[in-house]
Amino acid sequence: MKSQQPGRTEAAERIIDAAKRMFAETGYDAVSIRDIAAAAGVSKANVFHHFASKEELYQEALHRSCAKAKAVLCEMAQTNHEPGEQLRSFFYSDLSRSLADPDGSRLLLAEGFDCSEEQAKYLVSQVFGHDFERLTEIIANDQTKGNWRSEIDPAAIATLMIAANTFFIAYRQILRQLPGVDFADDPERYADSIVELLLNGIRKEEQ
Amino acid sequence: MKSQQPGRTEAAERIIDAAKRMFAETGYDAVSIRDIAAAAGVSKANVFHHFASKEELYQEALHRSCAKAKAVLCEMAQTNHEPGEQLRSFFYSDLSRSLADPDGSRLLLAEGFDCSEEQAKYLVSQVFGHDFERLTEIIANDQTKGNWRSEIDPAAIATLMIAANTFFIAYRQILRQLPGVDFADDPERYADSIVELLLNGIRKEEQ
DNA sequence: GTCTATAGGCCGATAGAC
DNA sequence: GTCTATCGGCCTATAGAC
Repeated sequence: MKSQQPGRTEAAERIIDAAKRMFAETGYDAVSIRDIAAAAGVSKANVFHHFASKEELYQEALHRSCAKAKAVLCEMAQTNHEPGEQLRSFFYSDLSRSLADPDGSRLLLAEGFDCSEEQAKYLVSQVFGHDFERLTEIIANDQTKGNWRSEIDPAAIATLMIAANTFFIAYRQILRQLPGVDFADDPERYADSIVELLLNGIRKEEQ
Repeated sequence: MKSQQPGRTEAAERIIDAAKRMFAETGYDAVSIRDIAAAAGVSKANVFHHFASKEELYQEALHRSCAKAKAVLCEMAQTNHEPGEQLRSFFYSDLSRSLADPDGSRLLLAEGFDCSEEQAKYLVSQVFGHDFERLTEIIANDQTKGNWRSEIDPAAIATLMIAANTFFIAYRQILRQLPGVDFADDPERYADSIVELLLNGIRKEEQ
């Protein structure tokens, strides 16, 4: 962690860190190179010495956010608990990963919001697709083992879990204001509630 | 519909329409008054004659989006179907409402993304809170009637449904790229899949 | 590699004629 | 109510000294 890219000065790293944070906080257009330079403790011209354009600096910040998300996913332990627990564990890990790098997550979610088809392909290949495929694998696997209903669409539950994760990160403030919600500041309880609901559904067992 | 506010010229209405569309498409900072004026077929100075500032014009566009969403909600028919069907109907209506005004929805969702506490309070009181409360009412009502499990948290399922709706609108392009997803361009099928899953859950019935 | 200084352009907003 | 013309400022990006 905090490893410096070869051929990048320490000042360049400070610039990237500041850019990632500030782009995430206020968006591409609202932050100027002047602001980033000041936050990194260098001159404006020095930013352009290291990065050809504002856009190139933004792409570097975005790329780092993707790489960080992917690295955490790869480190995640392979657990062999019972099916429901495995799903809960995966969802909570996914949520924790997003919470561990809030700036990176916000950058990625802002980038994915209403984006172009090309950008969606890139983001799915770099970030979202990985979680989605692992989720569908877990579900399909447990379906064949006979633990879970085989008629449900694995893609539907994976979508719901990605949506629940996304909503928690992107619309946390909204969540805090909704009446009756007591898990807005408690990710573990949120994961418990969501997964419990998905596993057992709303309906009573047939009598 | 398309009713002109008293004291607003027809040119002012064209300006608001263009502003709403362009702010939704590219964001506040990325669109200039010059662009809006050109799209509305008036001069830049004329925009400032009708609106004191760019911010005031944006607020008007946002306000209209809120009002439109609320109007559609009020019109929604009160159905008296069986519990599951009622939930499905509500979710699909909610989704349809968002899809019927894509620019307004995008504006609202962009505004809610990672917003301030005050803004969240405003958006919940104006838009999201209404859906959320109706959903929790429906659920709590059916719980007391004995149809549904009483131990689940109504807020959790309402959150999941708002999240599913939000994700469909804000991250549609991502959804289209996820493997195995066949409902990205079929809102009704999406609603069916999500609600069916929520109602019955993943697990097999106890044997 | 880092700086100061500045070019060149687009922005929001205003002045004032019609 | 609508326009043309313009102001003052901030922006990205570059030139050139050290």
